[in-house]
Amino acid sequence: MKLATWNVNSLTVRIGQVEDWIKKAQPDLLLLQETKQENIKFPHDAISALGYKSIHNGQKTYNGVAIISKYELLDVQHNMPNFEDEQKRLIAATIDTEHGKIRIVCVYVPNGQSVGSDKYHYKLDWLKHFTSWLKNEMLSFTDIIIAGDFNIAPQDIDCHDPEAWKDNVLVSAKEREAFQSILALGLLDSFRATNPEEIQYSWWDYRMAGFRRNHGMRIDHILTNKQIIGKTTLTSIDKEPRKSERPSDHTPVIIEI
DNA sequence: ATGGCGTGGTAGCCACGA
Repeated sequence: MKLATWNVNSLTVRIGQVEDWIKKAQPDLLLLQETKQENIKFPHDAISALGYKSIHNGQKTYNGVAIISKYELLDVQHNMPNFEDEQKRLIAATIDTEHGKIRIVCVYVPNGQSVGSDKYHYKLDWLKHFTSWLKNEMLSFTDIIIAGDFNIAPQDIDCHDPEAWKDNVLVSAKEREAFQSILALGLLDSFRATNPEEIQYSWWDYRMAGFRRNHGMRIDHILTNKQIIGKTTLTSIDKEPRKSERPSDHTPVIIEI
């Protein structure tokens, strides 16, 4: 099974690139973030034409998450029941695979803007409730994959310039602690678990020729329980979409089981 | 590096992203 996560920064703009990537990469599941469109606008027909089911939890202008899947999507959850939130940042479903039932969670963690800001506190609060919801979710599901844009670079090697970014949003100690608290539920960062030393990024700033100079961060992650890591054959980051005309600033992160 | 870009609103040279 091949699963990918991709923050597309507007599905309206990126739908052609998403279709092209699906045809080329042939994932069984593709989790999207920042669709920036209402549910009524989601291109279910285009996705269906490629042979996939799709579910979407979206809103106008901001946020929005979707799961595109070869498998039937069961027990669909929109947002966390323990956290009142206008912002559409989570969608989850269960799939029945050759490896058994797996709970799939697609997240778009708040950006946090800057350390100490209201948005930063909202990010930490969101993560606290997410961790508590996830802990409960893991009582019901043995196999679970949580993938999306976490807006956290877990370690210094996940940031192109740790000195310049020191104590900044995306790398601050509290954000990294929140990320570790999620892993402490019994999960692994699949890319790092299988590539302990490798430096690869999933996001590059549009400004300052960020991609050309490889000024990036690894902030998009696929977390799984340890049993799934045991069955994982490959984790990778596909930089190709970031090279195209009018790219998203993020690129797909992939796991193969 | 502190902004230079990109997207999507709306009529604010706006908000937001990371």
